[in-house]
Amino acid sequence: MNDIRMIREKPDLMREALVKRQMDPAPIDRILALDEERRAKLSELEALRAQRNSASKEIGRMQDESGRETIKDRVRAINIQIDGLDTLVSELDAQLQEALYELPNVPDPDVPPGKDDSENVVLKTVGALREFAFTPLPHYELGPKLGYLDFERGVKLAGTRFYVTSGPIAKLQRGLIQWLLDHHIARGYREFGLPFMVKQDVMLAAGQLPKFRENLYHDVERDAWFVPTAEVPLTGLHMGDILDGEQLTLNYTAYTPCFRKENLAAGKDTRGIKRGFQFDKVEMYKYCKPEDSEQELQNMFADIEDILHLLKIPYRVKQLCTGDLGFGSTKTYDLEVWAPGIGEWLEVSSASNVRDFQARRGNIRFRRSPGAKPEFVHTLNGSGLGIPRTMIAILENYQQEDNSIQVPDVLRDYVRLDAIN
RNA sequence: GGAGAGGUCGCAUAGUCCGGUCUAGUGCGCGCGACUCGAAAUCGCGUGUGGUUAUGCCACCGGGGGUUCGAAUCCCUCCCUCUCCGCCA
Repeated sequence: MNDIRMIREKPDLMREALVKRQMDPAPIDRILALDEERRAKLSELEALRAQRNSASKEIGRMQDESGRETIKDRVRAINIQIDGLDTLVSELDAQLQEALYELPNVPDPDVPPGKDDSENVVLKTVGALREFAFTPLPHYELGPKLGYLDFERGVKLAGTRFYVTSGPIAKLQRGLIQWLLDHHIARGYREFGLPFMVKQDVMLAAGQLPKFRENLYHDVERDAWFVPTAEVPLTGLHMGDILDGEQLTLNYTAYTPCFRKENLAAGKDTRGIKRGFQFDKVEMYKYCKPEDSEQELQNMFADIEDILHLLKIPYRVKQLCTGDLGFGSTKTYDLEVWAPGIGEWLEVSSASNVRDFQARRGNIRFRRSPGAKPEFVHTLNGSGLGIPRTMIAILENYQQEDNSIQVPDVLRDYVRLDAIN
């Protein structure tokens, strides 16, 4: 959420942000009007309440019964006005709040302009693409051929966009999660085991609601929403807290499955394990002071890059342009790995500086020193990594002519296999 | 699922029966100051959050609603915690 005071004082900054994101700046005018009216009515309301409070105190002090009744009549009249104004102010408040919740974050000036993902900027490509002496197979042929990846059974169990892994591929999946978590822990991140469902206000704080309702799985009976990423409960952890400035930066990591309703037409992009309705991911998350967030984004990015070095998979780094930037992000780097079987670069991680956007929504603050005014923290999130796409990259890059798969060196202790065959 | 107890300003508690003098006392913690060569101890002062057209005013005693001129206090409802019983992975 953006600061209403900022919008009030510099509306053009906000309009410009929307235009950069290829969105309509019109809501700003409505927000300004709502804000102005709300404040006008609010001060009227408060003046009336002040009158009522002092009159009521007077009644308490007064001995004379008929005098009391006179004042009571007066207060009853004031109360009718208060009721009306109170209702009006609550309505204005709700409308304003709703409009603010729909506004995306303001892109960092550093973010390249662009209309959509075609204008993202490739910053670098790291590692040589492997030369194959044979034609590399896509994972969705390789897996079933080995007998450890079963799309039919996934569909039988849960419908389209689900699959079943087994044997060594199931083990690879589990080992990968374990290795990633251990890697982050060794770099100072604290591991969390989190609920895979959260309440609505957590979704709101993380910025998933109200805008992305149609992409979320939801238990209507219980106000329980399935997490689309561990970023959501990691944001919720400190909702309402005032953190100790001395303790920042907080570096967190967690594994969760991620549930995403994505109504794509059945087709090429949904083939294989690239875009399931459920997938595993290890997430990284930081709470820091405002002045540190840019540096922390670089730190997080370096931590992610390190993983790809260790896995020895070629990757490239993209900076998202203004038109493709996520709703809550001010600046995002995507890391994409090369998958030679399907011949695509696959996004396995996305690292974003959200600044105070989630902190405002979730009211997450810190105190610089004891007694100082609370300030909003900055939050950052990054995948480290998305499991299915990392598995695609491993399966396709490490495949041999006989269809067996070499297990990357760093994973051998975790998977307890040298090869999948 | 059944029976009961409870949720108050960082923590611990008082206040709730008998509505106004309670935004709210006390202890601890924390901050500033005094005393001291310095420290401990002691003493004094201060110490929630937010809104606002701002030396003021308004809101907040788990959430929501009601009664009343006036609610931490009375009523309804929801949530959560704890104890006992039942059931169960």
